[in-house]
Amino acid sequence: MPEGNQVHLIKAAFLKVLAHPLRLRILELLGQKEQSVGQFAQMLSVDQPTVSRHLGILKQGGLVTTRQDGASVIYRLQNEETVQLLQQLTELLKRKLQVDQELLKSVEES
Amino acid sequence: MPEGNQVHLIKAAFLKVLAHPLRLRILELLGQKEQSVGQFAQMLSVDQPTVSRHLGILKQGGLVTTRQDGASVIYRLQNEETVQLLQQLTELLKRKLQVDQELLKSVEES
DNA sequence: CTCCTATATTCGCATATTAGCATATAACGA
DNA sequence: TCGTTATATGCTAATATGCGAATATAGGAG
Repeated sequence: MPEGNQVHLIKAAFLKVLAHPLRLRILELLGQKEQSVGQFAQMLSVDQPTVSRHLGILKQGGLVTTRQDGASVIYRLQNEETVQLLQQLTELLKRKLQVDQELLKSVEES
Repeated sequence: MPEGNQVHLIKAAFLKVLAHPLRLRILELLGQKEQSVGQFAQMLSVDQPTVSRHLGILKQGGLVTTRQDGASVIYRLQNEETVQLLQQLTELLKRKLQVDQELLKSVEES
């Protein structure tokens, strides 16, 4: 692990990779099973070049690996850790949004 | 919790708030103790308007709250959960980078 | 080799993010 | 009130990110 402020650059870069709705959707699907580019494009209703580009970003970020299967390229998770982190993020937001809603209610009631 | 693809928008927005080196540094400091804008600016060697802007982004993202103290504004964490999540991210990256280094070595040796 | 399918890349354009400077606003003390 | 300190906001230029359309590349079948 590099030291000093470099760490924050690395962390920020990693978070940046995650911070896109489509990439989150892709990772969610990848948590269930590996898939080809075309399959993602179809399941997500997004055009092929866009999916390819985002998969490329995930790959460059070290989140996924690829395997050639005929003319197709199969993408899979490099490991499960990132998905676990995202699940914890989900829980965090679930709680946070609940709190926000309660705050909103208490404001309305007053 | 909103449903469907909205969730990914919310998650991405939250991650986007985190995905900046300076904001990560600020959160790290905030994990230790609350502070004023000027104190952050000094500790981080960043000019005041920049710090103020990033603190504003954190506030709007629901990560921090503010309290007036004389002419100063004290920023503090809204809760500890986000910092915990970031610590898990740290662990994740620590392992990931270790693996990468080993991969690099094994490539060099072959 | 040729065609077809699957994937990746490039380009152009619109939008978003950021830092730095100047300036506005707010709180306080004399 | 006036001056000082602390914070926030407008503005601009530079950079980054995003998408869609067209194009390039790679693999397999015949």
